[in-house]
Amino acid sequence: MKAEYLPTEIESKWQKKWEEAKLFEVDLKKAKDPYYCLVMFPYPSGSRLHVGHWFQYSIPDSFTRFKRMQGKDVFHPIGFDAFGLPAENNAIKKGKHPHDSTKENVDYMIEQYKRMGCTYDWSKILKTSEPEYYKWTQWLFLQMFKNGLAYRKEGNVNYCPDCKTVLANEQVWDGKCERCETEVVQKPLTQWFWKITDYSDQLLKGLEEIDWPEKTKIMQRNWIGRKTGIVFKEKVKDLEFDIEVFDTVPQTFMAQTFTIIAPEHPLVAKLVEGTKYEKEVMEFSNRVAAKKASGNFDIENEMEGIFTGRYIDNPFGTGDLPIWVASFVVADYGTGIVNCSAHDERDFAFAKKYDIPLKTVMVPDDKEEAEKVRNLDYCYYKADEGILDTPEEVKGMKWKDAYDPIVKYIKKNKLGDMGVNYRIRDWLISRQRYWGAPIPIVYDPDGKPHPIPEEHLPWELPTDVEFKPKGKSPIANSKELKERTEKIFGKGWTPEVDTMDTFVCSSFYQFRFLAEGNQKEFIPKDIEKKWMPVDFYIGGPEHACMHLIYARFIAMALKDFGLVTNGEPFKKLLHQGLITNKGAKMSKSKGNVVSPDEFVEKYGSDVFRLYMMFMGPFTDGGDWSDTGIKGVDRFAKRTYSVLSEIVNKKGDQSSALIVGLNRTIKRVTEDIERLHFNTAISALMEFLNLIEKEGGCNTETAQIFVRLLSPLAPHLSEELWEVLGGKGFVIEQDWPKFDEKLIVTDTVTIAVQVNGKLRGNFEADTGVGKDDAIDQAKEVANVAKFLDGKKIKKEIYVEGKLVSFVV
RNA sequence: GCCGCUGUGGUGGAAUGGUAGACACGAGGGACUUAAAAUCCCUUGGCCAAUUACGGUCGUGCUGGUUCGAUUCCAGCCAGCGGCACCA
Repeated sequence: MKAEYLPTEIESKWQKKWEEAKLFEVDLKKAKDPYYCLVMFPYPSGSRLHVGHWFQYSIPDSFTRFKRMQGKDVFHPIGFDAFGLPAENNAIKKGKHPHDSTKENVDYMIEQYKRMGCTYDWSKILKTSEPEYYKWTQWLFLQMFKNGLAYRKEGNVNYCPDCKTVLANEQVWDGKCERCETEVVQKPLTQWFWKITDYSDQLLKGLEEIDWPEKTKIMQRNWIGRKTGIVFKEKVKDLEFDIEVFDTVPQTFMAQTFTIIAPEHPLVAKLVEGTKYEKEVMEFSNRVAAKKASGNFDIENEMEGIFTGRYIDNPFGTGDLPIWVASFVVADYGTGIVNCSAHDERDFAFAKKYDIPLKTVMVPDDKEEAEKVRNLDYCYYKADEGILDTPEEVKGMKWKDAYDPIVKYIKKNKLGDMGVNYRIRDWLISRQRYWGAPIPIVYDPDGKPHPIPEEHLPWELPTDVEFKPKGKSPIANSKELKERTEKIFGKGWTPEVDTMDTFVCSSFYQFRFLAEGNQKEFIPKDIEKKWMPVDFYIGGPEHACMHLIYARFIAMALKDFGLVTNGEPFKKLLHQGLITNKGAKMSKSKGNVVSPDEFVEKYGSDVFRLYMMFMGPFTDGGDWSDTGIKGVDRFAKRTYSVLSEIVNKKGDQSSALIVGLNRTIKRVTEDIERLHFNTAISALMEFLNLIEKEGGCNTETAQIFVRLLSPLAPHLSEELWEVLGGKGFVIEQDWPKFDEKLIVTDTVTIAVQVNGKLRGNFEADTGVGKDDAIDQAKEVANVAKFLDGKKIKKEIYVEGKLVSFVV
């Protein structure tokens, strides 16, 4: 009668023992070989952990178990991104206060993580909605304010009508709200911003040093969008001011015949003030600006413009350039004013529509085509082989070679100078929602903002409010907050009533895990030096231009303030793949979320974890299907029944077993190291098959097998370790080492190819020489058939693998 | 439009210049069983040949190229996914 594998019993038994032994609590000071592994913390939004969570959290957990056995002092904490919209919306739906529903959700999730068998250090858990945490969110705001990186600005901001709050640029995806997919509109408001733009170049430069997926780096580079070009300084005719225009393609600047300005641009009014054009131009500009702000502007079909009556005063000695307002000019990129020529498709189309004169300074080499371009039959632009004819200095030069000479010409003639522009905008951190960290600012009776002194932190979120979103900050109605402000600061003083974007909360949590609840210091310096940056960070690719850019910015700013030493928070980053259901992302609204519970119930956590890993590479994800879970279940059951019988078995083993064991150690070690858990499991399956084929193994081998299995199936391995008479916990054992010499077998199979086609193989002694191998290869019957009567031109030997004949 | 990633049996996937399809799932056949489940054994990319089982041939999105040899490297294309986008 074979022993029966009872996962539920085994798993709760070992989860209890791990917790009692406080196995995963790390002494941050004493640790000798720190390894900080962090998975982006979850939102407690009321949904239970689905299979995607199991994939995201259990696999890194297995990885840290592996690192732990390799002797690293692993710090693997978990926390909850508890402030913010998902938690607040969940509370509204349940009709509970966010504080209560968040607590319930967090408690439930903790139980689920424990059920998963995760090695988290539960003594250092963080919840961003606790005053002990958001004290530091507010402290961070004060540091930013003190150092001039936090400022208030009035202007058009992104507003989500459904969430009833403003959004950062990073949270607007394809014109829609990142959370609820509602069309975002522009709204004029005074809001707090953080100057991430001061760090554009540092954010770019830092990317060179970190071990991140190239894809993510490219996304961040595109988001920052640094572009160099020429800034032309030009005089407006008959008016007292100059304007600047930005041009990244200056080679054809001599063809510029008109200038366009964005309808929202403040200079529009100044250009037309007191002229006969004023009424019409301002009406046009206001109408188009409003349409653009509402989000209803059709960029494809609504190319509109109006002449302002003004001119740029003969900037290049080729005449004045009429200034037009054009609907498609982006107000806050470059200077919001653009010089136009026939060598730009859109400018060309605009000029044709409004009969604005054009001229060409570049033509193709082909005579006929050149004539067409000169006739303005079509737009000829950004053509590598285009030949320039003016200015004189570049005459006859190809467009692709003309950039530097043109820049030199422009600088020499003092027409303009090199300039840089960025796509990235400052980070809007104000939110008109209840469930967030209050911005630690008060206003004096004149409305001037003042930071709340640190001694008053945490500046607590009031509870005497109706927290449902109405478009105005809910805490504005708190009596308690008003009284608190006046009591501390004086009569007539008022509190800031917006809360902070949750991405602020999550931009520094990697430091606060290391502070272990310290309320006096943000992070002890020696601990920060020792543990930061995070060695290995894991999370979804959707954060490439949100959390991952904010967290880098904050770390860089804190470094400049002298508060931390590492400006790059995450040394190595990896994105887990997405688990989809029938090709679609799992979401509550689609109702296609797959719960792991019934599988965990039936097969146990270990089998479910194994299955997650066996599905494929961690970075790939995949479409959910439960076909195949039986395979790993059989493997777990067989492992248990086969190995639990190998108690106290001593003695020599067959060379096949010895070689197999050493190869398995090598494969599993290398596969886990490169996060190929699927092939690590395959290697163990193959070795188990071999053990069965060989009629068993000795206890030492069985124990090594269990150690190799333990990161992947932690509970089962603890149980087997105990059955096999191992001391202590298997997770505390050393990772097995293999003997390079024992991987080699006595003979090898060598394949033989003739003209690149496989024609046979033969057994040879390991280390057989080239000549010997070739002689033996010729003897192989089927090979001889193909060599018969032919002349061998070339003989190739790949050691221990292959012989190839060319005939 | 620009940038990036991906494309392998019925399915998940393995192999990053050297025997394509490891390891599994599923399917088919068999053993055990009154029966079913579970378990065990055999077969399993297509086609041709063979069943005393020798072998051959095609095959990793498509078309070419480099190489003795390409899923792997190069060029062009197609499809899917992701990011950016009237950004001057």
